[in-house]
Amino acid sequence: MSPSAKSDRRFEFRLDLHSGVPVYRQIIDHVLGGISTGSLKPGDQLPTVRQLAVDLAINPNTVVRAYRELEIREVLTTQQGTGTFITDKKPRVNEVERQRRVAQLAGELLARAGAEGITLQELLDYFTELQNEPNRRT
Amino acid sequence: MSPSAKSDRRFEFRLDLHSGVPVYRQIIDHVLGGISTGSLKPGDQLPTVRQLAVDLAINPNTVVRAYRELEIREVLTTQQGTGTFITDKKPRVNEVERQRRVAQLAGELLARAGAEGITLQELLDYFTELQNEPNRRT
DNA sequence: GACAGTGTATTATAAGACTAGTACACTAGC
DNA sequence: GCTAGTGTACTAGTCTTATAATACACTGTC
Repeated sequence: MSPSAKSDRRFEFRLDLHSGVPVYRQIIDHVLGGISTGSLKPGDQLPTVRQLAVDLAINPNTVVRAYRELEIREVLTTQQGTGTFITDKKPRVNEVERQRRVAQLAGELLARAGAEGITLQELLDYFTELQNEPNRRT
Repeated sequence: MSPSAKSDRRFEFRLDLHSGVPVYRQIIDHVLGGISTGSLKPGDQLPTVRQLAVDLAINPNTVVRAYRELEIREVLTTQQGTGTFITDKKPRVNEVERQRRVAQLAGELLARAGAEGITLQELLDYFTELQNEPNRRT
């Protein structure tokens, strides 16, 4: 249907209402995650405040809160009357620092997952599934 | 040093105050995970309400809430005046809940990564490297 | 200019998570 | 019995999260 130019597929949001994690927080994480996986690129437009509120069956104010926080972090920019877009990426830090950070993040994940009896393999399975079907629905 | 009988090592709790997950939920997940991995066995005593509250720098009421919920699920039993212990009954693993937790942990990682411009691919590379050289130092 | 669609701002309300403080009840060891 | 240590109960209050409703401001298109 939509003959869009940039990203044909819409960026799909998913919420877990039973997780205990605040909804606005889930939206933030989802956008950041989208950047990490590459399904969101600089210049991409995000769903409008009202549209996302309808899709997720939540209050527009909650979407606003998430978007605003991301804007403060310079992850996205808003243009009143137009929409909300992913910012051009900031310059990366040096490679050594970067690699150290990767190891740190990975280590933290494994520690927490391990404490809950979740294996690396399970996580890897999830990630690869994400790569194959980036916008999958539950 | 400690001449304990059953489990020499204390069961260690860790909180992630930045995850957005309610503290009492984290405690619950932690206990369930401990049972899942085998570090908590039937009959093991959990930290006392007051002690855990001190360790985690939280209110005793929050610990009580977590313990009570686990007691309702028959994961543990409390003996007033004595302590809190793991039940014989094994908690149902509930694959759905577990998968949700996997998605949650993975989502957090991706969010943190994305916030720093780290891609999923970089993380995957690191993980596979880990699997191939499990003895390597960070 | 009119209008539809966008983001923004404001106020009020409610529920949940957590803290603080106090008091009570039970158990084991002396 | 006394005491220290355990779980339990209760009330009150704060902060966070989310909703509801309304109004305003800006942009692009016709």
